[in-house]
Amino acid sequence: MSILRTPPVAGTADPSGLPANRVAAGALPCNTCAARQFSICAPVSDADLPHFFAMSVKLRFEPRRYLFDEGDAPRYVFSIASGTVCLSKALSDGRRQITGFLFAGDFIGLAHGETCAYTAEALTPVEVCRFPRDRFERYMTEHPHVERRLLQIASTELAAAQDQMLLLGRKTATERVASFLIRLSDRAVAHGRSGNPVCLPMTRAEIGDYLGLTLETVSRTMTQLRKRGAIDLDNTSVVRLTSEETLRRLAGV
Amino acid sequence: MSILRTPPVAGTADPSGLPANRVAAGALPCNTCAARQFSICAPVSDADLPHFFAMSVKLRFEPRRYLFDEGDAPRYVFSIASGTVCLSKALSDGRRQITGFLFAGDFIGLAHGETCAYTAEALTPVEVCRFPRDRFERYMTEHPHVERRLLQIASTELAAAQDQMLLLGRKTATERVASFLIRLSDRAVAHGRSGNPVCLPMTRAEIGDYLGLTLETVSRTMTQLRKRGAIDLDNTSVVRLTSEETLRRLAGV
DNA sequence: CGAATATTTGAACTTAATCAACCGAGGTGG
DNA sequence: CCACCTCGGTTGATTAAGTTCAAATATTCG
Repeated sequence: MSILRTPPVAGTADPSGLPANRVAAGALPCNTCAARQFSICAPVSDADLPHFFAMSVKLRFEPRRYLFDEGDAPRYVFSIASGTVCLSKALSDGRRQITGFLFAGDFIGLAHGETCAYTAEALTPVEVCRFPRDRFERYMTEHPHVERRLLQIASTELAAAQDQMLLLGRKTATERVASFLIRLSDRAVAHGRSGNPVCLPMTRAEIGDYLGLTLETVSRTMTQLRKRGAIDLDNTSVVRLTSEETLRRLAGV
Repeated sequence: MSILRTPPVAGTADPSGLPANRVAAGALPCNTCAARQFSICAPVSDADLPHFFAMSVKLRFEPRRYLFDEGDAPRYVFSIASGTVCLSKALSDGRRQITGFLFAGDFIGLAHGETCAYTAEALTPVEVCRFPRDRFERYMTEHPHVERRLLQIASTELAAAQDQMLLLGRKTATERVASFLIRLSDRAVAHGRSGNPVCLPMTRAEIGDYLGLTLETVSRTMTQLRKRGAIDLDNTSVVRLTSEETLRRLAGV
């Protein structure tokens, strides 16, 4: 559908070269996930986790592979076990907007209609638990509290989406980049990781596609934030927030 | 909270000057709503509509009054019976982003946490059915199919939000305005009204705050669309789509 | 090491914002 | 009734923010 489409299984970009084996190797109930960091985001209580994840199989996606693409039939729901995924929508001429970055514990694919409304792409090596959509929906119908939890998740995402609209519609480049770094930091803390050296598992181009800027502007703005003493770059993908105070001020409310 | 705040009931901007009377006059169960256009958007089946709307009272808001404001405690949920409402988020210096325009049949206030995440403002005279939040949630718990319906609504809104992110992050001014007009037209059709002479019950400034543009750019872009033969302005708030073909092309996929 | 990829920086350019003037409709009060 | 005011809209001139094009540098990975 999208001109950016990469076949999700077969193709030259698959380093393993063994897609069928890959799937077979991962085709085990994803019980292990339950023991990990899912307490934050799984839409079921701890006691139900094993039963819940028994519906899923664990799979691995290499960087730049698509979990699914805009326009695909929405056959699965995914829970990220590790790695970073981005969701995006594209225009026919290649311009695209990344609508979100997802990390371990996040769910993907809950909000589709007849076709997938966006593309989900692995930015790093990604491990997921994949749930057949029909089984997931049956489970949901049988467990109404899951529906309520999903409604909460959807509400949170909606609030985040509105924040992002404010950022895209009204904030300057500096405010956008500062907001982005703070969000990543806060999110790391919410997931129980350290909030200060912030990891950027995405390229400048991907940050640009998320913030409605070009990769050059992202780069220039980072340099400017460094010169202003708000951040320091350990390397291009690890940012130390030297003055969170300054950074929050520059983020504009 | 927001510097744009206007008191929602008392204050000089209230033409009636009788807020208490207003509420008393409207404090009747909103059964009449059920007979109207709510089949599209109410989260309950037709048979349940009378019982559902019995929880609500009908109220009227004059233009520029706030149904609630960013940061308020979320005490109510609203269903619009008539008129136009906009939802917005503001930065402390007054810049704001309108995240959506709502019309008859739409629900407001479903997705709040501890405080309202956005402001809801009447753009025209607005009639609403107002539901106490706690009663609404109790109803929801007792009627699981309502939760499922709300999840669908939230999913739809999420998809719309992602579309808007693409618009704000990556589309040109022309594409934004063209997309906006098409959306309004499609939405009117979905609500069973005519899609062609499109009514704009909002000012150029409000359109700008929705599209991430200034009012001048919105105005210039409209004249440009007129000169290109895509639209015609009957008056400033009624747009005829003379070539929907052209308009859709200019909207950029 | 060397090719490919990612990042930074510079210079020219473009789009939309800003500042400003003007027009027209509607409402108010003398 | 009419002068006046306000508000919303249009249009013009100028400016600024960010994009585009281009080149140099850094990093990664086989």
